[in-house]
Amino acid sequence: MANRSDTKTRILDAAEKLFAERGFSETSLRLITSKAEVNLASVNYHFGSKKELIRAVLARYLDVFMPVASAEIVRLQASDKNASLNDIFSILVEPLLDLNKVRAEGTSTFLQLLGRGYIESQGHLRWFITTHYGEHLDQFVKAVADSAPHIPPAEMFWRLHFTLGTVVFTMASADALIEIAAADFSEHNNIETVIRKVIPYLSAGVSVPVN
Amino acid sequence: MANRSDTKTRILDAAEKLFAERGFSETSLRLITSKAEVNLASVNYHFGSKKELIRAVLARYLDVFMPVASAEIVRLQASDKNASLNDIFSILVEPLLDLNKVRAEGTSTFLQLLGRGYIESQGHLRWFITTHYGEHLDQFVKAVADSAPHIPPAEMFWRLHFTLGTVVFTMASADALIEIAAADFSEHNNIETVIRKVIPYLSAGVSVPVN
DNA sequence: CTCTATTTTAAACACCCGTTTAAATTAAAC
DNA sequence: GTTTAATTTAAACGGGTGTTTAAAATAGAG
Repeated sequence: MANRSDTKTRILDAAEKLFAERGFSETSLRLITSKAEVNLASVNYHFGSKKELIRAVLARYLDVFMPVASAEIVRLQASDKNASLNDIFSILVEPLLDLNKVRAEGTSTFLQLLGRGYIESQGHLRWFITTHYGEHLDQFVKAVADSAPHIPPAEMFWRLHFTLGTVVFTMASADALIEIAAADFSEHNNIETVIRKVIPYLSAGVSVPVN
Repeated sequence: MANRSDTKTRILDAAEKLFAERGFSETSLRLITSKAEVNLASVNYHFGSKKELIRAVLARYLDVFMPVASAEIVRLQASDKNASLNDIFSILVEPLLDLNKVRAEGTSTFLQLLGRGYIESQGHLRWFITTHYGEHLDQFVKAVADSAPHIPPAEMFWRLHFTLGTVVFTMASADALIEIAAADFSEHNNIETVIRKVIPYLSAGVSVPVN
């Protein structure tokens, strides 16, 4: 067996950067392989298809993030039965920032990929995420619902999707927004400060009494 | 001069439907012209390019919506100097729903197009909207800021973008969400009920006190 | 009716895409 | 060192894209 990891990793590293920056369908395999300095055909050799490469890029982050986030929520619920929405959202910040230890710019890249993933390609990515990480997602949804018991389940469904939209859109365009905020308000943000800004916004929206 | 309007309108009608459903880059000119039952080359003849067609599709709605929405906000601010955020967001509902009088499914189509527009094609659409409708947008931003004077401008910048994300993402995937809500909660929504659900969420998030 | 300008049409152009093939190369096993 | 398996490579395949061209058809003006 030859040195399998190197080419594969080079492809994943180049792909995740380009996918996060430009989106999946706007990033061609030829661009990825030229940045990675590997042959075009090696993507299909190692991953089978572009779709599977996309899934592999996301899985590399989700496999790290999801179990940690899940464990943190379990821990929070065990230690504080009346955890607030702010507490629940906030407990995800550290696992998110820890992705910077996995790879440089890991947090920002992961969140942007997640945004792109939900915005583009209705089919296979949603399916991939819900079937592979559904239990973790359910647990998160349940934790949020328990923290806002005055919101009926159907209303909570909508509010969680509003929340998803806020996060996904903000993260997908975070780089541009951070630049504009710096130019217009001399306010120098990074992904962490943006995450900390969005949490109160989300908590307030999710928990606002219905009528 | 020949019957110029028919082909042009057929293209716009087919294009806006397909763009709203599938996004801009996922919709080919060949698909549009076959649905519109016109020749492929007529798009370039009447609009110049695909980009200009996209702008024309959006302009047809924005030209109706923006002046009306603007006038309503002026009217509200004149009649009630202490209009709440809910009031401001709510005053946009009627102009939005009036788009159903312009064309069938007008409201839903317009909002989905707006969502697609902000998600895709970073460059030309943002530029087009801000340069052509910038005054109306500024007025709206100012009205919101006046209604939440306790939020500093830089913070308001971020919250308005969170809001944009919520709206854009929700509207771009509204059809799918309405279906899921019907299946999972036997709750039968349409674009109007979704708009009315999202407004309190947005108002709460935008006005929540910082720290 | 005739002439001119506008519009429609079929065809081709030039380019980019993901994927496949088969040969060349490299690494591992014996 | 030879054989076998894994990997890399260059090239081509088949298909889709937006756009352009030049001829045909249509409509309006004199």
